Amino acid sequence: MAKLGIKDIAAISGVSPATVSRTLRNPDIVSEETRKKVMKAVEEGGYTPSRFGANLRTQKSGNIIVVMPDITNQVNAGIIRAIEREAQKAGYSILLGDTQGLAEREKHYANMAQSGQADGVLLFTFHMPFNLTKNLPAAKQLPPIVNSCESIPIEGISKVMIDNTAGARTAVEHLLSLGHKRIAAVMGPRDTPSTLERLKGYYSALKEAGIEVDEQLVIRGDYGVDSGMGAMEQLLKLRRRPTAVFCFSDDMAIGAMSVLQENGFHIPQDISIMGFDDIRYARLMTPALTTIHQPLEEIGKACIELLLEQLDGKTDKPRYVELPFSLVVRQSTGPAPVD
Amino acid sequence: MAKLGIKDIAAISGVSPATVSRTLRNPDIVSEETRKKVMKAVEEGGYTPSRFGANLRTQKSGNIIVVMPDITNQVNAGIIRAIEREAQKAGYSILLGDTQGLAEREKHYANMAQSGQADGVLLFTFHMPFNLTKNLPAAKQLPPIVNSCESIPIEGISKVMIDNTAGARTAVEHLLSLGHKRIAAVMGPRDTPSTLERLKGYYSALKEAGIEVDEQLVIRGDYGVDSGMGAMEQLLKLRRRPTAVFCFSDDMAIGAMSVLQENGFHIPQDISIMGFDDIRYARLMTPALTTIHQPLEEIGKACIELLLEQLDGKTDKPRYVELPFSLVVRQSTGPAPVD
DNA sequence: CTGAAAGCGCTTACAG
DNA sequence: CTGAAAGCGCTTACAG
Repeated sequence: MAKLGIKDIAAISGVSPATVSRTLRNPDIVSEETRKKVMKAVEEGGYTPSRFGANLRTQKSGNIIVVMPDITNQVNAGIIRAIEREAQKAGYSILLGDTQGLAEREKHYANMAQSGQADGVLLFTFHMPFNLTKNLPAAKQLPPIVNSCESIPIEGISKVMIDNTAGARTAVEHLLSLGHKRIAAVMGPRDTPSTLERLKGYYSALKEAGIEVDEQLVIRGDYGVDSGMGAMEQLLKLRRRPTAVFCFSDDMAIGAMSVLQENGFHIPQDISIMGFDDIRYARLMTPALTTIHQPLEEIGKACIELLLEQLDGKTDKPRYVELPFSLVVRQSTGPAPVD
Repeated sequence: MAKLGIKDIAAISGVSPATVSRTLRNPDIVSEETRKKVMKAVEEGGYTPSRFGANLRTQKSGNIIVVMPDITNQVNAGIIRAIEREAQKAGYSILLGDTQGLAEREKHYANMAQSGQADGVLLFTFHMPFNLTKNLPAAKQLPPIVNSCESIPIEGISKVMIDNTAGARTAVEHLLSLGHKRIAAVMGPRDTPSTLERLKGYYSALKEAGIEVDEQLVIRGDYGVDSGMGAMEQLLKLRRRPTAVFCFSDDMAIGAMSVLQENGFHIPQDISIMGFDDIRYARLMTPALTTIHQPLEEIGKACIELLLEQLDGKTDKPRYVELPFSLVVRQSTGPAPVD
C-alpha cells in the first residue's frame, strides 16, 4: 500500500482535495458533516500531509536556523534549549548551525534562508554573514534575523543582549568592595564584541576607584577552560600577583580555579576568583563560583519573540531587547588578603 | 527586482531550465560552453536554487532529526556537535528535537519523518515512538533510524552503543581494587536501559568479589546534578556509610562531591567518588573526578555513518556498533579508609 | 460551504 | 549534450 496523498483522502471521503486541505488547516470554515467524513478518512488512512507540497505552495519551510559558534558551550546550550521549546510552540522547527568558529560555515548557514531551508535566522556569531548594499535599508535585503549574545555592529537588525559593560563593572565593583586593588582580567577572544564591552566595564570600574590598570594583569583568553588555565599560570608567575581574578567566562574561571588548587593556593583566602555566565556547574565548584548570571531562558524566549514578529510580518522595525544580568555572590570571592 | 528562478536563469543564458538544473547538480554531463554561460548567469543573478521545488520533486528534505531528552546535558551536546559536523559533510542539515523528557514530544519529532520534514531519525530516547505492526519487519515500516545511548528493545534497527554493563563493572572493579567493600550506587532513572545495564554491572562486580549487596546503598537518581546531591545526603545519613560511591553520571558525581565538601568530608580520604561519562568538567573538579570515558565524537560519527547507509539505500540490514569506553583514574578515588 | 483550476520551482525519464 | 513535458503534493483565489 503506497503512501496516501491528499487526493486519496479526497476520493475516499468524497470531497475535493481543496476541502481536505481546508479541513486540516482551517476546520472552522468547513461544515461539521464534511469535517467528520474527512477526519475519518484521515485517521483510518493514517494520512499525514506532506510538507513538500505545502512548503512549495506557501514558500515557507517552517524552519528557523540557529547559527552558533559552539553548541557544547553551556551558555549556548541553555539558550538553544529555550529557543527550541519556544519555536516548537509557534510551529517552527530549529535547524542547528554549529559554525565551530569557521566563517565559511557561518556563511553557509546564513544562506539557508535564501534557499528556503529556513524562514528566519538567529545569529549568535559576531560576523555579519550577509552582504549588504549601501543604498538599501537592512530590513529590505535580509531575511528575518535576530542577533544575540555577540552584537553585530550593524544598524537595523533586532537584537537581544545583556549589558556586558555594566556586567563587568558590577563584577569588578564587587571585588573592589572586598578591598581588592590588584584585580586581573582574563578576556575572551580579542575581536568579540562581548569581550570589548566587558573590558570596558573592567577599565571603567578601576578608573572610578582611582586604580591604575597594570597591563600585566590583563590576559587574553578565548572563553574556553584551557585558556583560563593558561592565563592563571601566567598570572602566578608575576612578581606582584593579583589578589583577585575576574574571568570573562565561567569556563575560564573554572580552569583558573583548578590551576590554583593544583598549586596549593586557597580560594578565596589567597586569591579571589570571579566568573561570568553562571553556568550549571558554577555553584557546584568548591568553593562555589561567584559570577554574573545570564538569563539564558529569557534570552532564548526573546530571540524567538522578536523573530516571530518579523516572520508574522507584524513589523519591519528592528527591536532591541536588553535583559538584566545579576551578581551572584558565592564562596570563590572574599576579602583581599592583608600583606 | 524579484527573486530569480530557474526559468529566469534559463532565459538569461539561453538554455532550458533542465540544462540549468543539470549544470548545477551534475556539471559533468553538460558541455563546457553551456556550463560557462549558465554559471555566468547564475553568478551575476545571484541565483540560489529553491529547495522547495527540489524537495517536492525528489521527495527528500535533506534534513535529519535528532531526538534527545535534553540538549544541555554535556554528553548529548558533545554527541550532537559531532553529528551536526558529519551530517553537514554529507550534505544534510540537523533538526533539533529536544523532548524535555516528554513522550508526546518524542512522538511529534519522530513523525517529522512521515511528513517529509526529515529523511532520517536519530533516536537518543528509550521509547519507541513509532507504531509497529507485527507482521512486517521493522525496516519495512520505519524511516531510516539509528538508535543510540539508550537501547530501544526492538529488533531490526541500527544501534550505536557502549557496553554499559562492562563500563559499570570496570568502575566498581576499580573501587574494589582500592580495597572498598561498602560501595554505593547512585542510579539514573529506573526505567532507562542504560541504568539497568549499569546496575547489572554493579551487581555482577560485587558478586564476583563475594560482596553481598546492601540495598540501602543503592539510591535512585535521574542523572541530574540535584539528584546526585540528594542521593549523597541520603547516604550520609546511614549508620554504616559507604566508603565509595559510584554515580551513574558525572553530573550526579559532581553533585555528590559538592555535598560531601560542604559537609567537611575529604575526597577521597573519607569517601571515594566515581562518575560515568567524562564530561568536560570532570577533570576540573577538585579533586579531579575519576570516571568512565564515553567517546562522544565517535558515537556521533557512527550514528551518521549508519544512518547514511540507510539513506543511501545501501542496505536494509540493521547494524550494531559498539564503541569502547575507558576508565579514567583521577583523584576522586583512593584507598578505602581503614576503620 | 465547496469545487475546479492554477501554480509554487524544481528534476528527470524520454526523445532526439 | 540538450529540450519539452510531466509531475512531485499541496494551497488558495475565484466562482458559484
